[in-house]
Amino acid sequence: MQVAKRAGVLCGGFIWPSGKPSLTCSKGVLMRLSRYFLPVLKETPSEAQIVSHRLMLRAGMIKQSSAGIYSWLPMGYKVLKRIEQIVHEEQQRAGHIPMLMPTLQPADLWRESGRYDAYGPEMLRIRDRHERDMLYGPTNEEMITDIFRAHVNSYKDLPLTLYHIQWKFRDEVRPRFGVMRGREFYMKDGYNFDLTKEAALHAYNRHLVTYLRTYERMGLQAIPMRADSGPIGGDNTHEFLVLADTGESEVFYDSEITDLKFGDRDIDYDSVEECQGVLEEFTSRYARTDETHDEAEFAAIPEERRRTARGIEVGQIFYFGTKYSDALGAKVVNDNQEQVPVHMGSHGIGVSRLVGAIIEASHDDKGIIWPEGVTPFHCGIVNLKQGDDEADAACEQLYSALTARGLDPLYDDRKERAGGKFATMDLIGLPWRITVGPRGLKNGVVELTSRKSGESVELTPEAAVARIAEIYALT
RNA sequence: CGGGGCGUAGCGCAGCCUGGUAGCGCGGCGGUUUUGGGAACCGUAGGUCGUAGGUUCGAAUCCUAUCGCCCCGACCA
Repeated sequence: MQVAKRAGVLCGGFIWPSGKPSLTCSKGVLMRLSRYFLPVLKETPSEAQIVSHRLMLRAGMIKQSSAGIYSWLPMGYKVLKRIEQIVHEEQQRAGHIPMLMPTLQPADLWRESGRYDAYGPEMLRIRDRHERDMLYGPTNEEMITDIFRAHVNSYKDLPLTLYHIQWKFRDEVRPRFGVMRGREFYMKDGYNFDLTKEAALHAYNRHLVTYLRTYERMGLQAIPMRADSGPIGGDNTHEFLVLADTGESEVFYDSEITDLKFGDRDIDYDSVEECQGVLEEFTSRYARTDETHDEAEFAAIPEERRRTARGIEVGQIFYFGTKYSDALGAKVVNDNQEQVPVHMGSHGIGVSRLVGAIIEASHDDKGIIWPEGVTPFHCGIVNLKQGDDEADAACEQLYSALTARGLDPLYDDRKERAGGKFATMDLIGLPWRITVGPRGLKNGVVELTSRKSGESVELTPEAAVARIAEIYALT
């Protein structure tokens, strides 16, 4: 499956895995700050403790609805959709098939697997008007297995990997950290079905590869660490952790692991050897969370390479064999006319959590610093003298030239003072800013500033557009 | 679920102890002067003081109940 490598252009947050814009905005309304909806806050709302939560509130990305449940305001929604888009592209690159399952599930399905009682009060239970027990799904193993058993009967239909990205709910006793540990959360979960354990382990490895590429595209280093299987069960599982001081788990690792880069390698996802090779490369060094930490093994690493840090979990992959296929009777006929339970695994990526995790990993005291792969807008245009004919015209031209190139700029066309505009741009964290003012225009130049380094260069407007386009690898 | 805290204007807070016409800063709106890193001044709008009951001549303030939110811990994608 061929998936465009270019950054998808978002308009109003509507996207689908083609990577192409499906519509254009009326007169660019969605890209002019004076007509957009970006309710930034100068002061930090008192409920927020950690930096990503504070910045998401201040940058007008989210609004809390109740504990652990949030509305995604336009700019937050854009970032969420950009992350979702990357996940879609990387899953489909590996041949995994998108679908969508409901948020509400019948309790009977969970009674079959035995998890209705096992799950406890974190499961939100609901009763409909007919007094039927329902639940707001915290995950989808039962439901996907039910779909599978209804429609798949032969080994010839395997292997199969289905995934969806959907809202889920876990009634956490104590939600906190904004979207990083909400009760309602947006998550990709995928399920593989294979005839044999070996085939299912290849699916496991293949997912590890897709995850490495996915996180790198988001500007993150997420380290696969050996994990605990928890209530999902199974004996083969890795968690992906982003290193950040505010992470909820303590992690222990060999510093060599942070030198590993997946990069732009071309992987044949059907090749058992290639996927196995990547897994070995990325998991052979010591990397554990506190749950699986082994002091003796850790001590065997040369002291100068031992690292203890904190991490945010942004994904997990499992192989759990026939646990659910046995319980729910998901069997296929093999080439020997026998009914055999399928081998399964499940694989999650916390899409909404990633928004917070990326900010935790990428910010400074002025605000967010978006990695280019997930930024809500490719660049900002700051007009320092709104109402000045020359400055207005230069901004309009820049704006048109950027959009004509398929880029998605945010034009600050408000009648604000320079300081306020700069502060807003720094807060919302667009990676590049083009500053347009009478002073530069006198010499035919605008200023291009990196949010990350703070460095500025003076360029002609045409060169600035070309430069941004080059950065985003668009033509 | 144990322990603690807080609900007063869009946001941040004071007022409560010791009951007596609800305040400050930021933000909003109008205006004047400003204009390359969150400007100054003048004016102006905006609040069932979380909710319900009680005590009292009178309750943001005291009492009771209740709802919500936050923090620490245990738990978790």
